[in-house]
Amino acid sequence: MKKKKNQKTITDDIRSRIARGVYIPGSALSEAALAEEFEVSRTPIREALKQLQAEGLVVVRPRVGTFVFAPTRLEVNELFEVKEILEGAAARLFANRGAIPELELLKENVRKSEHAVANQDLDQYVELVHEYHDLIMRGAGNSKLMHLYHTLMNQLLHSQFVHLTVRSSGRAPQSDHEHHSILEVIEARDGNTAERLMRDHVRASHQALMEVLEFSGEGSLLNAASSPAPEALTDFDLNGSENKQDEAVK
Amino acid sequence: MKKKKNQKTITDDIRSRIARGVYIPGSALSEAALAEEFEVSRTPIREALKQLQAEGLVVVRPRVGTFVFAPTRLEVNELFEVKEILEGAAARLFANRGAIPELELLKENVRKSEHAVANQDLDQYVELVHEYHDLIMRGAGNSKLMHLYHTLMNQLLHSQFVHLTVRSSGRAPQSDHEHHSILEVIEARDGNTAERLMRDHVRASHQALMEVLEFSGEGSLLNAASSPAPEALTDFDLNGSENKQDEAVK
DNA sequence: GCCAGCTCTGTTGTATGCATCAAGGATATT
DNA sequence: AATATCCTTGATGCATACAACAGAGCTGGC
Repeated sequence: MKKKKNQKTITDDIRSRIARGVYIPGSALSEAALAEEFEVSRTPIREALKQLQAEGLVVVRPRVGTFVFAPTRLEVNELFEVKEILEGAAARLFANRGAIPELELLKENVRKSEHAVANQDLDQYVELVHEYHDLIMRGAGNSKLMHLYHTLMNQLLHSQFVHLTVRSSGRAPQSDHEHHSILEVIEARDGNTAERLMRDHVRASHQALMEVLEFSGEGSLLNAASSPAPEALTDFDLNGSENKQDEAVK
Repeated sequence: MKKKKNQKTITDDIRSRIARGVYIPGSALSEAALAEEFEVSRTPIREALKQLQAEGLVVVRPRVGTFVFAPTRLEVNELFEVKEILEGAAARLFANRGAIPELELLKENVRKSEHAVANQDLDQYVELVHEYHDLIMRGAGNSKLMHLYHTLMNQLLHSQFVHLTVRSSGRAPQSDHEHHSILEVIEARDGNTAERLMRDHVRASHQALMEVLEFSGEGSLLNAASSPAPEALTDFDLNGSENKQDEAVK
């Protein structure tokens, strides 16, 4: 029972820490420091960081350093737009599949959520929200879609957003109600309505988050308080990594 | 058509070779061989492979080797389902944006396509098909969406599929007609119809590909379909034992 | 003949040392 | 004092050596 953490890969471990906010967006991830922290040499650390770069969780500035990805406001909006697309599609696919095991799990989840909201148990509600959206994706029955979704949520630091929104806005009951409605139309196998409601739901949660951010000030959550200018580095290397994909050579 | 090897990164170079079919799906990518090929040590090769693993283009079996990703039939279906979702959404977004520069480019593209089809210039048509779908994604105005799309198309080896379908089925005129229809509804800013038509179009092309594959037999598409590059760099052991990819899928 | 266990080979996984470059401060010049 | 230049410092980038393991083939016992 010493360290089960070392059973998993270093990549997963770092990814988890970014998702949980242990490593703050915009902050530098020194290879040497990580190497010491994980008690390995720099080599496996570098490989892990390269993987995370490909996933969009960190940005590498050559010869300078690696930094936790800090999305600009524009990027957050783009990510939510994609989230809306993917989850809407998943809800439709789910509904069209009819009675599958995930449907029972979803019912169970909604039951628990009602309870948690009634009891003001926000921590559990946050947990259940994640499970809900996870079940929707799983119920779509498309592993590639699910994988894309998870990658995206990591980029969004979605966990922290949900936490913040649930805590700072009174939207929990409304959100729960929407979950309930979506479940109903999925049960009724109405794919069109399921997609529409899910898209509305995602847009509403996006809206709620934005209002919370307005209130609490822009950078307080996402960006490192001090440290190097976050804007500079996000602007810089995002373009660089995006353009590499383009085959604009012609 | 030109090869500036050392200007771009090793990762991009390997990715390009996988996409063009120089490295054949299911075959092993030996670190030592790649290191010699690129005239560097194994270290940067390993980092590149880890990035490509995160993108889903190669599969790493620990302590065994790295292999070019070879999707199963089920995975191809899943990927096309996601393609339908993403491109459908992009068409909708494009239509809702109205008059943007991409619209003119799209018109130009369709004009050229008609010409190419009329002249039976299939090579150019293949090129224009790529440009068309690229323009649709670009016109959606969401860089994250576009990035996901490109990653997905790489996993699908989409270039080779398009090449195969255009050459082996008589679908070019029909496909061109569908492109034309989609353009019309985008011009009319009818997002709903644009999404529907685009999804139909993707499904039809998927269907066409599947029929071609039925004909030509399962494995032949990926190995023999596309023109191998002038350089015979594929001197790996890709002979009788391609059943490794069954495990590589996991 | 057949299977268990061993060895052997080729591969990947990791550590370490050195080269290389970006960033910031010290210094000298105007 | 302001600015340009050089230099120091610390980080990443790469090469190399070695360790550890998977898999195939061989050997020997039954």
